[in-house]
Amino acid sequence: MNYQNLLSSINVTFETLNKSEKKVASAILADPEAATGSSIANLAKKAGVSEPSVNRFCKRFGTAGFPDFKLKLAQCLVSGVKFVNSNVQLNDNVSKYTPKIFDNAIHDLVAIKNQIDLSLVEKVVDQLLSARRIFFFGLGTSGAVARDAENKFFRFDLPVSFHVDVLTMRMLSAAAKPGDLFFMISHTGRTKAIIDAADDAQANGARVVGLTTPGSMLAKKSNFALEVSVSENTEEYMAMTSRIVHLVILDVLATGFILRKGPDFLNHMEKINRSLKPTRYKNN
Amino acid sequence: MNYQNLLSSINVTFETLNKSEKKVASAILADPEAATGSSIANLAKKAGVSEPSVNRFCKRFGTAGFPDFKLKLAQCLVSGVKFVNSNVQLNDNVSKYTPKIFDNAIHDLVAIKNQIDLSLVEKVVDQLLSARRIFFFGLGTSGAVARDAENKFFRFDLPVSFHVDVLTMRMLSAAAKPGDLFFMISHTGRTKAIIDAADDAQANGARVVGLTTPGSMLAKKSNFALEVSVSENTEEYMAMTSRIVHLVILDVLATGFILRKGPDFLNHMEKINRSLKPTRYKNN
DNA sequence: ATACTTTATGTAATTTTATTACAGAATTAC
DNA sequence: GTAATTCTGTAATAAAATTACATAAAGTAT
Repeated sequence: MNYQNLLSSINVTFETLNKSEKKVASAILADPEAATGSSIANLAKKAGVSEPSVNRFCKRFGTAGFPDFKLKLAQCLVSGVKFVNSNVQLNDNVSKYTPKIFDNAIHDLVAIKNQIDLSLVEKVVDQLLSARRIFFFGLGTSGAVARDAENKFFRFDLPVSFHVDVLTMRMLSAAAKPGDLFFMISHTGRTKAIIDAADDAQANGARVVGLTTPGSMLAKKSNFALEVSVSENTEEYMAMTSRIVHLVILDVLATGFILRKGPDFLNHMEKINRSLKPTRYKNN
Repeated sequence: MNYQNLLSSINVTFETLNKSEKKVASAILADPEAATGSSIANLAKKAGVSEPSVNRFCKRFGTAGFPDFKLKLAQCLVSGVKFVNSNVQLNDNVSKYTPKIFDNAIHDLVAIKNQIDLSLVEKVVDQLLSARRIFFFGLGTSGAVARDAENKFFRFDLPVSFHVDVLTMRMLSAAAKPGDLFFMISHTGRTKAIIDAADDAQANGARVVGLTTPGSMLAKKSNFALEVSVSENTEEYMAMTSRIVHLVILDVLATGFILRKGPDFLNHMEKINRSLKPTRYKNN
């Protein structure tokens, strides 16, 4: 139980709590901001329970005690998830839905930042460094992510391409060779074309990195699965925060790549940046 | 002095602090996370000062006392601004650069969330709703953003396209008509092809929305300028957080669009979502 | 239904933590 | 060099949180 979702946790587990814990939960949910500022005695009084009950409540939610609980509660308030339901409602106006959309993105970034497996990141960077060729595959929303990835990695002086065409994907994965790296991006991790390509590529000795939901089919089929769990209700409207997190993870990988290449590599990067100058008007 | 910048405040005012306050500041800056978890006695010991000195330090920074200080410090850590300089350093390892990249994105999202002009958002949604056609233009990194935007807006049952080809951009803007909406995405706001297209489109009576840096050439030339100021050192390496913020803003606009269309429109969205089913393997 | 077990909750003591009041030291101004 | 001011620590006090324990409530088995 991590502190990102402390408030959500309280809400979700509410029914499983016992009488006095429910009182405490209600008091906190009624005004979380206030709770972060009050003493245990105060909150106990407000909830109508004893101080140890509040303390026990805090420990039940995986915190060291009341002060620690307040701290984590305060943090979870900043990251935006004020209430369990920060989903957009049909009758929201601009001042309601705008912060909600931002909050969702912020919340998921904070969550993933704390969950991400650093040693896995390192391993994927290794793979990127040692790959003979890199292919980014994605469809739909993830197609835009794949394109963005290519836009980043082509600067790194190695053969990179992105593909959004399922026929091309089939052909490339059929022709995969050891040393090739197939970087598959799929939020659902169930997109047939992507899974099939992952199978083929791997059968031909290439390595597969999957950027996807935890435990998805793609995650299972990948040599390296970057598993990203976002809070969005995937099916409704359209995916939003998953691709944001995916992009940031690609930034992390790109950064890791550059740093491992060392300072000399920056000259190369600089050369590429300089090339853009003539495409821009000068400042005012 | 607000809590978003507590750490920055400490850093900025460091030189104006007196001897023992400096010691406390150093101890906190050395490991802010740790500071949020320790007692006043602990921190005092670590800083080599007395407990009241720590307490006075806290009050000097506008907090009620040590516990309140810890709370605000913890909050400011979440929102990402760990250090004044949370830029990646050449000798950073994976556990250093990974959170930094995330923090930068989070920090900028929080900042823009609080700065964004809601009435402007509403106006742009109006434009999207009344447009006869919508074109998303972007190059390089913003090309990926434009692609993502198209991927979202094509669901809305109106003629939308994205373009990353400067010749096509010229032709389309030359052929622009009243009722057309040109949505220009450019972080620098100085990309010639984009500026020229904005000029042409506007000359032909089309409306131009610019998603760009405050005060940029594109901002000035747009009918509606969504101005986004991000903290990244644009020129180094490659743009990262600007495109993240741009994507979230497009999510906001798309959401605004859907909500204005009303509940019936959800059936249309649902139809589109359903169409994807056959492209996916079923869950396990 | 009653006795037994388990779980839940509060009281009171203890411990930890933070704050205040004050005094002595250091610094500055004259 | 003395007085005023500012800084900083010690020790006392106050506040807050936690623990240990006892009682009460709920659940279970006979």
